[in-house]
Amino acid sequence: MLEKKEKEDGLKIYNTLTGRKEEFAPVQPGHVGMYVCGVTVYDVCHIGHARSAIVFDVTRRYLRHKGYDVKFVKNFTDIDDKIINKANREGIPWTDVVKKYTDKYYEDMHRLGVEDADVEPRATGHIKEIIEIVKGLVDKGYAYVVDGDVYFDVENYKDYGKLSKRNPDDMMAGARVEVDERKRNPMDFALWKASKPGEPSWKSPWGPGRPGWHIECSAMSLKHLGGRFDIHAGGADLIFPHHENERAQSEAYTGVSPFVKYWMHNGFITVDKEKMSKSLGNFFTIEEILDKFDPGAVRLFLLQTHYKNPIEFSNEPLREAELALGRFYETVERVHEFVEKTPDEPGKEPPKGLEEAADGLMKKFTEAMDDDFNTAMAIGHVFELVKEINRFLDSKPRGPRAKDILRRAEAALREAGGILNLFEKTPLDWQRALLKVRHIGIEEPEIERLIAGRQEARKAKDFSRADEIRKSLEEKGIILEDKKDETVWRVKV
RNA sequence: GGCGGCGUACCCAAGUGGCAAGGGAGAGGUCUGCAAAACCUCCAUUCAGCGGUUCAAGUCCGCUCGCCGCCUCCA
Repeated sequence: MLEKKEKEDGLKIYNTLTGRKEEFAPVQPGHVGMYVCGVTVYDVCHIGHARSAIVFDVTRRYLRHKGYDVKFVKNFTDIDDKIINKANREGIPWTDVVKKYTDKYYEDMHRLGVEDADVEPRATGHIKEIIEIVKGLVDKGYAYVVDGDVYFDVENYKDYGKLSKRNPDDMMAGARVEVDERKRNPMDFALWKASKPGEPSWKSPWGPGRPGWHIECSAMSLKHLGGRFDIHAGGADLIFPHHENERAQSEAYTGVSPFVKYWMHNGFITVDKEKMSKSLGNFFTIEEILDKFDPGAVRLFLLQTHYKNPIEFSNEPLREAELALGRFYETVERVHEFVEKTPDEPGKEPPKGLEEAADGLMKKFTEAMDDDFNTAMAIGHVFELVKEINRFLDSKPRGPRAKDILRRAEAALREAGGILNLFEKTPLDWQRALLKVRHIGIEEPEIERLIAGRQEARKAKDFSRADEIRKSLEEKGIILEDKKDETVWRVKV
């Protein structure tokens, strides 16, 4: 019993490989090795990429919060057909394509609050390791060479199809791809591709060429995390063929099985119920979304649904997320006001309820997150506490004890928010952010000036003048709220 | 054709055996020079449909209907 307690910490992860939620137990106690498939840098990122990045950013932060020493690896695919094609089309070196979209990736992700990985390896930086593995696979009889190409022989790897839950025979029957005559089996895939003249290439025992798509991840995960590590993650569309193939290569090469303990895959973003994708052209880029919405709202929108479920994309729920965030900051502002303005003299005993809710938040939050990173439920708990805080403030509490409880409540909100990398702004900064993102053509000092003018008018009981100022601001999307001794501005949502 | 997933209020969305979280919209109310905003309260005896297991089912099992994904590059 005691032993069990030490081993398990309550975290459960849905494992694509087994199709079940499993108790999380890392390969090495206290440490977590996590590999996330990043992007191929041939174009700008869309909201689907953002989802994957944000979901696993939170996974990482939560594991860290639980006290694990997390080594987080996220790769860039910086050589493949799409990159070469793009370079040809634009008449620029392929390395320029890589540079351009890698920079853009960082810009987008930083804006979304996605933390950089501990290691961010690139395929082209691991050619030596890749060749090493391909050579090993050929030597062991798992791969064969044809005209400078090297293929993985799926027939020799008995576990093929286990991750994506399909058997090779069925796949052959339904294969829609034109079969390459030189392959022994239609499912065989390239480990190394011979390059055509003019294409980027590296020297290899099989002639000049470049790595196949899947092999880079095998090489990089092996190098940076070892032959057996904890979590491998990516979008659900990577399950087949990418992760299936990667698994086959890695395990065939090292002989270690399973090389990954937990496979995690996030669901898609859909538009009109259809998967958002480059080929359908129904995608929204991160840049265009951030031009209209605050990054926090985007994060909240994405985390309000469990990571495995699909999310239907549209402006409406994003707007709702923004509204919800505003409500959060509004409450924080009320707390600050109360803490600043309430005298320290002893007051009546504050009502129960909030104290319990405040001190209990992290337990509930943790329980939700322990259940396969259920951010949707965890966020629900956060908003329950927000509601409780408001109820408490409405009861007109007094005294240092009430202040203390509110401080603890805010601290709990901040702690939960820190794990999600949400709710981190001050209420004023939130308004300033909205001012920008809504493209309201008026600067803060100007608003303050108008407010001051209106205060004058109010003092002089010139209410029609005061109302006029308010109205003119409202037309621009700024709402004025009269409080006891001041007037504050808000962006209309 | 093979494999997998989903269907919870007007909308979005948690909930995987024990009285249906949360957000938006809507309705009442508090506050206020008037407002607005904010806040509070209310808002699913019911979980696509039909059967079954159980003391107990949205939750497990079976079938039906509807939607989606993967099997080709894809987060």
